Amino acid sequence: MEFQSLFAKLIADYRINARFLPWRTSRDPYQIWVSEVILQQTKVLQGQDYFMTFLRYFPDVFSLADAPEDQVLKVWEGLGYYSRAINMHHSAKFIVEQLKGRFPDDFDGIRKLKGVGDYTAAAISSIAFDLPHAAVDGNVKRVASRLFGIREPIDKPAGVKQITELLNEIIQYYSPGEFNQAIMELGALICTPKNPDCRRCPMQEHCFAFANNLQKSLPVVTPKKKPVNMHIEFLFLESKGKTWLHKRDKNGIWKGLFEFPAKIVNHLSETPPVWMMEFLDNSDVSKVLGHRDYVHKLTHRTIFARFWHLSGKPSNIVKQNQTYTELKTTEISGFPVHRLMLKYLGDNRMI
DNA sequence: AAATCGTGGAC
DNA sequence: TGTCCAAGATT
Repeated sequence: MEFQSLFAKLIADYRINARFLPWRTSRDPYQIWVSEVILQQTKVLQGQDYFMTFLRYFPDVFSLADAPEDQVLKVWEGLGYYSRAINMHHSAKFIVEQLKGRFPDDFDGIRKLKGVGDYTAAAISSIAFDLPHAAVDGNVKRVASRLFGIREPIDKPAGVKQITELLNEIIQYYSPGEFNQAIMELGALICTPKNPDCRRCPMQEHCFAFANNLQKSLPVVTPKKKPVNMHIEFLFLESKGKTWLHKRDKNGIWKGLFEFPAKIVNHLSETPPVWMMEFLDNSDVSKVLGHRDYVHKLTHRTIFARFWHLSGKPSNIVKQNQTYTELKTTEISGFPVHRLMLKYLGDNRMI
C-alpha cells in the first residue's frame, strides 16, 4: 500500500462526516491558535463554550494583548491549566509589539510562541496555512500505534518521535489540515482508548492491531502514579462586608488565580487553626461562623480542603500587606478563582 | 527524563 | 468506587 492511497478512505469519510465544531468555521490563525490551546488536554465538549466566550471577549490578537491578565484569567476560570491563559496573553503581546500584529505564518515562527509546542505549532501551521506538519496529539499517537503496530510507548519522546517522522513523510501526499484533523477525529470517535469501534473504522483494512486483534494491548503506555494526599485550609474572613483575597504567584498550581488566605498543613484542624490568628486583630474576639470541607481530586493529587468562615477585625498584617486585596464580599465574583473556590462560593450562595 | 500542571466525563 | 485520560507544554 502506497502512502498516497493509505488514508484515502479516511479522508473521504472525514469530508462527509466531520463534526460541526465552532473553530472549523474559520481559518483565521488567531482563532485556530485559541482553539488549539483551549483543547490542550481538554475534551471538545468541555472546550466549546470556552472557545465561544474567549472569542467574544477577545475577537483578535489586539484585544487579547490589550486586556489585563486578570480579565483573561476570568474568562479562563474553571478550565484548568491556567498557565495556558497566561502564556497566550504573553504571546499576544509579543505578536502585537514585536510582529506588528502579524500572526507568524510558518512552523518555526509559530513554535516560538509561549505555550505552543510541537503539536500546537503543527496543528496551526497545517490548518491555517496548509503546511505539511503532522500534528501528533493523543489521538494520533493511539491511531498510529494501532495502525502501524508501533510498540514504542507513546508517552515517551522516542515513541512520539517515531510517529512524527513517519506521519511527516505521509502528510505531504494529502491536504495537511484535512489529514491531521481526520486522524484526530478518528481517534476521538472510532479508535478510542477503550472499546474502539473497529466495525465502523474506515482504516480497518489497513490496521495492524485489528488484523492481529491487538486493540487492547496497543498503544503501549507506561503506568501512572497514584495521586498524593494534600491538606489545605482557607480563611474566609468577613468584616463589615469586606473580605480579603490573595493572588497566587507564577509558580505551582492555580497560578495567577485569587483565593482566600490559605495554608498547606499536615492535618486539618478541628478548631480555627493557629496560623489564622495572625490575620485577626488581637483586641477583637472573632466569631466562628462555620466551616465547610471538600475533597478536590486532581490528576496528580487529592486535596482535602477546609474553609473557615470567621467574622472579626483583620490585623494589620492583612490590611497593610500588599499581598492581600481588600474587596467587598459581594464583588468576589469579579475575581478569577479556581474551581475549589467556586465550589465553596456556590455552596455559600455567594455567586 | 520525569514531574508538574486542572477539570470533568466515561466506564 | 477508582481509574483512565483528553486536539500538551514547560522545566
